[in-house]
Amino acid sequence: MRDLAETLGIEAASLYNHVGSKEEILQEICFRMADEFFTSIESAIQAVEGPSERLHAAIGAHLRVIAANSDASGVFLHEWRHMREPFLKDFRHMRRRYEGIFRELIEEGISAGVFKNVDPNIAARTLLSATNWTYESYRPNTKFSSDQVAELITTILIEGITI
Amino acid sequence: MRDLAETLGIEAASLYNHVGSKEEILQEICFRMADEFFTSIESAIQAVEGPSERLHAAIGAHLRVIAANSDASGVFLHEWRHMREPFLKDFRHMRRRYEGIFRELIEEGISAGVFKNVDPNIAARTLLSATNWTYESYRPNTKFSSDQVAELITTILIEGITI
DNA sequence: CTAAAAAACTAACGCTCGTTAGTTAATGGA
DNA sequence: TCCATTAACTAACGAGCGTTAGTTTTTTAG
Repeated sequence: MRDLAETLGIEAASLYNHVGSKEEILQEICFRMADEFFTSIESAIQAVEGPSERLHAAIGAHLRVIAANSDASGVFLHEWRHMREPFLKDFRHMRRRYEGIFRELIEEGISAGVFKNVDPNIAARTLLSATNWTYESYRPNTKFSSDQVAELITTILIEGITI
Repeated sequence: MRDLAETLGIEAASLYNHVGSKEEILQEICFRMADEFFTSIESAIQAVEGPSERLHAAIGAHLRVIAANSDASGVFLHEWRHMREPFLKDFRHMRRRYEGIFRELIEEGISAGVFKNVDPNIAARTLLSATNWTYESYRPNTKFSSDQVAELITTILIEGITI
């Protein structure tokens, strides 16, 4: 809190005119990012047709949210563990719902005969996990824009790297 | 340190007969796991021939190390940030070398015409990141053994999910 | 312009943490 | 058996943390 106050050019105690507690900040970041992910992905999915295209759009949307909020994404991905109950339970539940969106996209693809008969749960977690390195490694990248990186990752995940 | 001592059935101060400092434990875990990853992957790679088979073996070996040391893997993957310099720099350097192994495997596959012309750096990071969810989610799994999960993930990453 | 509300300040509390000092008990080789 | 080493113990230090109380300054509204 003292670091945060210093960054704001304020005394630490003054923070408490704006915020109830340190943990409240954590909750705010985690659940705000969750909203961000959900709204972004839902609008991306309903914008296109076909399982492959929709999964492509979903991964792209997910990556775009991370790229636009890399610091908050780090909190969302790692620091959520330090929330107290019942927020911890709520967060876990929310995350299962989010993973569920990807799982269903994969299941649709399997049913449609477009995707292999992979385990949808494992595949969903693998896809999501594969995107999570981007928040820490792509602050300043000159070789590719974050949109290009998103496209490269998405292609690897959906089509594999084998010719 | 007090929690750790309690787990050991010991007073916190007694820990210091066995360990120099808290950070020393962190270093020990991080660099021991690094050794584990390197030795495991190197022996896995030289055991088979062909780019695709070798990448397959590498990912499998990586996943096996995580499965066999899930708690330590959590530290290796997340808590290394809290090390002091110069260990932090050493760790980052080591991790780049480790990623380099995967990058080279991918480059070999591209040269051999087996893999698509993906960016080797991005692909390597994506592959490794894709495996990182396993340390937290597969404590008690009944549906698949950790070897089966490893096989499923590896197949998804190398061949993609598209038919 | 003035009163109220918001937001800054100073000071400090209470707690936890990693760690040290000094001491006592257990262990193991000569 | 004796002594040196090892490893446990008790007690406490000093620093850092999130936070609160009380006060003063700044902003806003009528």
